[in-house]
Amino acid sequence: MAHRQDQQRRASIHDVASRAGVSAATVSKVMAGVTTVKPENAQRVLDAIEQLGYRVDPLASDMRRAKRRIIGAIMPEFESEFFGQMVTQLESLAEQRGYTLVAASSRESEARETEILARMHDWRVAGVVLAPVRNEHGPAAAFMKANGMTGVLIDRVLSDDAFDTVSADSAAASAEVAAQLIGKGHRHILVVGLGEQAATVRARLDGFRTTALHLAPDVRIDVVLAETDVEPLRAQLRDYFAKGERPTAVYSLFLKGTLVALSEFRRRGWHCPNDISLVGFDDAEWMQVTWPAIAAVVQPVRQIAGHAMEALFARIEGEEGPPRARLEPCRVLMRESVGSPGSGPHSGGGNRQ
Amino acid sequence: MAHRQDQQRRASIHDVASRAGVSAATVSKVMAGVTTVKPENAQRVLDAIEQLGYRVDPLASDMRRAKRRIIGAIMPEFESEFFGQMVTQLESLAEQRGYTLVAASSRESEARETEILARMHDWRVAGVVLAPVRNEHGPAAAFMKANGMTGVLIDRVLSDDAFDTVSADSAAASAEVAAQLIGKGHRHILVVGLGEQAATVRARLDGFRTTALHLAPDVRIDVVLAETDVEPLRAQLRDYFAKGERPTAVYSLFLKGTLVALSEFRRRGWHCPNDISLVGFDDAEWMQVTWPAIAAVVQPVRQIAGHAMEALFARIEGEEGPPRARLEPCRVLMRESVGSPGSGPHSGGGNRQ
DNA sequence: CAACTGCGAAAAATCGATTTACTCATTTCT
DNA sequence: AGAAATGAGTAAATCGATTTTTCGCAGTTG
Repeated sequence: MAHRQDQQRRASIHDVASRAGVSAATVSKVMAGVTTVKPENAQRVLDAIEQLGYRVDPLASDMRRAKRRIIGAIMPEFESEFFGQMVTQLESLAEQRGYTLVAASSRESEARETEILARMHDWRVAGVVLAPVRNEHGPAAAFMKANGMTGVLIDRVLSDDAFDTVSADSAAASAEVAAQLIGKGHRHILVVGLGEQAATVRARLDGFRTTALHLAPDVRIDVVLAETDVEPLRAQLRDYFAKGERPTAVYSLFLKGTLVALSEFRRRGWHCPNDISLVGFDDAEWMQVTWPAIAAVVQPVRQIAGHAMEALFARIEGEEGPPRARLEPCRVLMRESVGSPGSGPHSGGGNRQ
Repeated sequence: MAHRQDQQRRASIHDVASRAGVSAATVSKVMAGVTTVKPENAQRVLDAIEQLGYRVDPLASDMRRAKRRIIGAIMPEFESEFFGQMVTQLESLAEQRGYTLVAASSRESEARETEILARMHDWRVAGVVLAPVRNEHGPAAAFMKANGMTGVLIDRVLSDDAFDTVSADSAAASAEVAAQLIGKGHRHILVVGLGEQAATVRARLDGFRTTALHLAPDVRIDVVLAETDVEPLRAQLRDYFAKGERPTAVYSLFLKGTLVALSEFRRRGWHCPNDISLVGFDDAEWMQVTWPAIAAVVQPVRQIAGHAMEALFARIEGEEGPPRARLEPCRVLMRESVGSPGSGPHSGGGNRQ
């Protein structure tokens, strides 16, 4: 079974050619499915390929073309379920079209984002799926524009004048959260978020506020927004509660905020939903096994990934026209962490079911 | 600025050469830092590079060498914190050495694992970091061996006769968990795991059992192991409890098992640690914000990634010698989900704190 | 003064596939 | 029958770098 030479040197198209007694060009044609090859020769080529275990070298194959069969993906991080699922999806979709996905993490840094982009440009990727750290106005998008790269922006973006964008419909989802909380009687709600990521956070905040005020003009909405990091947010939140503020519900605009809110509740000995209600943007597997299960807005990862790749490949294949901004609807899962204010026995044990 | 031509065609080494009035070979030498270039010429080359914004095409650059500056990484999934952090680390380490990391998810399938490996072989990657779905004896490792690939196996492996391995010291960590549970007085413990991933699960189980029996020969250890999937495990666990079994502590050998255990506790209205104690292998961010915080074994992701890459690059650079099996120590975080049996009010509402 | 040493740089080969241009045979058409 | 079209295949150019070989020329040496 030809183990020996496998370890030494891989068969090249020339090895196949000489073995089949034809030229390399003919081998290439057979592989490409060109019909102008004598069936007899084609068969000999196929046999040679089989015997030598020949496989095309994608790197050599891509050398000549301007756009290579590589898609770059840049995510702010890999540690969360959301981006993990996103990369998995994107990889699978790229693969389906015969492309290789090269994913990189910007680790929430715009500087790194641009560096990675430059590296991907060096690789002459056919296209890039960029989930920017902040929004569509960062240096990364500018770099892509300046260098004529093909790309799609996802997640923390609204719309752009150069690239297609795909993201969750944060505003609509937040509006629904607002409607539900108001419906349950909440009139003092705290919204927690990480501020300058702007794009989505603003959409979520506005969507929530507008609908809440519309349905209950007397509602009081407090907002605690931190600049960039989680720890400052924790500190601000602690201060907020230390002042004696006592909202009946908290809406966190992103996953880590939900974690922070939960840990602050714990510190103070508050329980959901009796002492306070909680809804978070972004779902996670653990949220349904804790007690209580945490209500969450579920982002449509598959849809976002699917439409992003669809748009990207359309552009790669030369589609013209103005960029399109796409919003995918979210699902709001109201779990046990949300109740009506003052309905449960305050402080103390929750004896449910 | 030079925006126009950037959009059109990237500068190649020949463009730089002609602009500097030298040959392409000289440009290559300047970039490689070869000293046998007249300073005057070197400067002109540098200027030309600057003016044209020239950057080496990594693909063309790698064409000639047998091993390309690409490292492949294959993980069972991207959705968990553990593998997310792992990929982030590996990427960062590869980058430091001027390599590009191409990560792929086998989605817990051995067939896919081998396919991906074949693709990476086509890419002529310099090396592969493989976190196999089951263990070191799967088809993927065999493929690597048969094709003379360079690689390191991590996570769900113990040791191998062909490749270096790096994983968490599951046995030692499990022994410590055993010691702590026994120390707190537990004498009826349930161990939950996903069976045929073998390598690590077996190590964890054995490590736990050996130490537990050593410290308390009268301890009763039940084991619920499912074959491959999570749902069967849930069913088995449900059956187990339905039979009236009432261990005082549960040790889950992997993250999803912890989730499943928690959700079963919820179904039955049991609370940790009053009704039952829980420790899980693998830590996650949410575990410290739930009430109670879940005790967990923390795997040393950075160490595993670091030593894996160290070993890999040593092999890439030609290091000989028998493969080494490395075990990295874990930390055991005993949080509130672990207590002493019978110390809290059984059944019903947990009015804790 | 011929032969030798070496430096610096250019020319050419190489990596592996694709693609263009071109060569012979056959057919087919007028 | 002679011209044009088609078929089947090959040699060579190309992609963008790296590496090996070769070469010119200046300065030494015998």
